[in-house]
Amino acid sequence: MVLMFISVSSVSMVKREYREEEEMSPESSLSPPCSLSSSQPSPHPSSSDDEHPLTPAEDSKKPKRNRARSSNKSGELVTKIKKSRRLKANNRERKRMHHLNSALDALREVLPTFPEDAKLTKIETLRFAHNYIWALSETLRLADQLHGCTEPPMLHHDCPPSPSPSPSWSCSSSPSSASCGSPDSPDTCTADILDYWQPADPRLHPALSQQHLLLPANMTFV
DNA sequence: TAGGCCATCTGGTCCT
DNA sequence: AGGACCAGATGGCCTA
Repeated sequence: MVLMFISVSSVSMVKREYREEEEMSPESSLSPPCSLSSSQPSPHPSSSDDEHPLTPAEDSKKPKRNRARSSNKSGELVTKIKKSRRLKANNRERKRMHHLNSALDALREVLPTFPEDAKLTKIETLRFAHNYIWALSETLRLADQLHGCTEPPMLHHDCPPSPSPSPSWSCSSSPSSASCGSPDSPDTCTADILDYWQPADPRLHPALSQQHLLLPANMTFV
């Protein structure tokens, strides 16, 4: 519950920060990519077209050409507007992805890796964080059990991270591994199951060993 | 050189 | 209408 609240708060906070950042740095600060800027319309698009409107007589002589011209011009205007919107959308998307990457970097910083400067990929970061949180929660829960303490409600989280469909860690040979990731079977999520978990990725910090996180022997990093 | 990872662009969809 | 979000496409870089 508390965790959920924190998650929701974090999301809304991030959104607020993102909006504030947008307001502080209007997207005009970013120049469009070269590939697109090369296709930008001319800064002085056909300004002479409106300078000398034709008389009706003259107009009757060249109506089609003028119509073609004006439609051409409006067509240019439309494409110009479209390009402008596309560039703005590209800038927003770029910023959004940078924001997302910053959040991932922040997440990487609190995850233990070995060596310390080893960089997990995006998917590894997410999977590892998922499992790491679960492992920490289980550690606290088990410690509470050992000391006969009342379990904190916020850590009442019985299930290990789902090893499927694409887990970073999986229970490879545990007889109970088939159900260890299922939220439907919290009963199997006990210290026994923890005995079958261990990080195999060499970049993971040694602190994620059995002693520190109760992560057992044959957990594999997929 | 193939495969993995990443950044960026792009068009579509949904929401405000 | 404009912005956020998403997924697919593409190309660059790196490594085994």
